[in-house]
Amino acid sequence: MKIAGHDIRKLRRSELPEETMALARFMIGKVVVRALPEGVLAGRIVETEAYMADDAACHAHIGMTPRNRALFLARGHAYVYLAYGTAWMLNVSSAAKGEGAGVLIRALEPIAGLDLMALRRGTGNVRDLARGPGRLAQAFAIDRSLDGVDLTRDRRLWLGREAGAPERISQAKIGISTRIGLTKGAHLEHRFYLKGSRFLSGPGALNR
DNA sequence: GTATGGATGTTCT
DNA sequence: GAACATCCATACT
Repeated sequence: MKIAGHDIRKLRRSELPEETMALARFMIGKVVVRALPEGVLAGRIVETEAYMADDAACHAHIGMTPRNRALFLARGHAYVYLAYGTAWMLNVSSAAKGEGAGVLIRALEPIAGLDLMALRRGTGNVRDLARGPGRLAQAFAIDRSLDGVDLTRDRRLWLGREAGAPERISQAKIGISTRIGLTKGAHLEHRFYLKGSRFLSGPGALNR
């Protein structure tokens, strides 16, 4: 599929690593695509965080509830929830069906549909369109209505890979740090980011 | 660039 | 009633 000059194809579930940390790392450099009636949006993933089942910060840690049920779907489904009453968070379920783990997408580099993103965000500053999990959800019109969709099958929201993108981004280009904004599990280094990207959400000290 | 404080509403105790 | 996987404006270096 051609999107604003980029050749992007949908990822298959079988391509997704079966382990949460591996998936969080794998997703760096992949693409989030959102099809709206007004047009198609796309962004390259530059920052993720892993939330494993045995981690107190993972919403699935307390067991299945109405809110977190999508985390228990097979890997590759969207888990969308509202944080602090104002910001939607987009996660990808990351474990086997029934297990309960996910990867939070924290920041995107906009590559298609920038005008639509700017309208939704109320700013023309490209750097601020999708830098942060709440911002990217606002730019991409992501809310509870997309909770539970299969990101390897859905037409409205899916994960893709650009033609020509490396199979595996070299280790030297990916940084690892503690996660952002947590009290539980604050010491765990479960955040992955594309080194040198201008579109990272964290404070400078965590982006080296 | 960093630091701080308030707004916000859903979820679970 | 507390706890939040945040954002924005503001002040400051």
